[in-house]
Amino acid sequence: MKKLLYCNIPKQISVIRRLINEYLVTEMNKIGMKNIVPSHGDILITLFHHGELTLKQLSFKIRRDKSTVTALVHKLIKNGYLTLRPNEEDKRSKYVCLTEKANTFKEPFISISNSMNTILLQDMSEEDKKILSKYLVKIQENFLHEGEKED
Amino acid sequence: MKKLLYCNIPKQISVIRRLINEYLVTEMNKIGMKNIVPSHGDILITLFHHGELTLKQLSFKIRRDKSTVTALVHKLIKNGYLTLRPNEEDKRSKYVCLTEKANTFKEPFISISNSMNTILLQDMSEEDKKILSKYLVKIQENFLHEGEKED
DNA sequence: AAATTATACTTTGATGTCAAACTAATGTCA
DNA sequence: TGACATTAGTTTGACATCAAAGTATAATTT
Repeated sequence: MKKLLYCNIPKQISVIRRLINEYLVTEMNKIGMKNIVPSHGDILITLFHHGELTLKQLSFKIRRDKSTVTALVHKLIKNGYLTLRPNEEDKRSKYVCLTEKANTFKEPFISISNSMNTILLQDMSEEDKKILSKYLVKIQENFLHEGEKED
Repeated sequence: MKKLLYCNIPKQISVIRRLINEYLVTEMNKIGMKNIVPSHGDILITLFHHGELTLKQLSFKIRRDKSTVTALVHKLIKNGYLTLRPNEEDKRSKYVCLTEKANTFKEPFISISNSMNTILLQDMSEEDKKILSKYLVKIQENFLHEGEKED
């Protein structure tokens, strides 16, 4: 038995992310949001938090390529969750805006977020959560410092 | 400022996974493995550890749909890393086997794994790592118990 | 033993994702 | 002001991914 990969934190991270995504999709389906994937949820959550954003800002916030965001946003437009509004100050850019329909999902959405966090962190003390989160920040920093890249 | 999402562990998990994948792809490119994505690496690592496996076993180990594994394996075959060997005991199934070429990458591969772990966990004590890993196990259990699903 | 059910893998179709090329608007600098 | 570079967003092409349907073999049941 090689010593290398146990405890295998990268694998654990990957599995957890998968579990999170599965949970989100399942719950979103339950509240009637069909044909929605986690990235769509990411976009909606981001807009719930920040209001209207340009595609570029969205792309940065959800950490996906601009072409990916174009595709995701256009799908959400087709499904009636978003509209685009021209940016008068810069004709190249457009604001992504939530529709009424999207806003009706705001509260259930936040509920899902909350209950996922509850499940995720159940039986962990506030202290534990803080420690865990600090470890995760540490890992991110480790990578960013290594690559000398900024975000 | 809403209280909800800070500290946002799901987001942290997702970002870290992305950083891990970026790191792996970059390093694999450096050692001359082109056109490789993390899933391919997953397959190779798994075979390095376990030797020959059937597609079904692989699919379980890397936690991806069997049709996905078919596609990934066939790409790796096309690129000369894998071959298929019939399972004489069950004509439905086939073993996925590493080629010589793949085996030449075994050591560099393990090096990359190791150095990634080193970077990831730099400046963390053995104790810290154990605690972190335990938290991650806890999170996985929280999800699995919630959904009453087995893995 | 024949019919049914289950299993291992492949194929197909849909979609998220990215990188690279493209378009249009803006900024810069000579 | 006019050439050049930069930027915001879209389009295109490649590919990972999954679910569902399809195919061939194995296991089970009657």
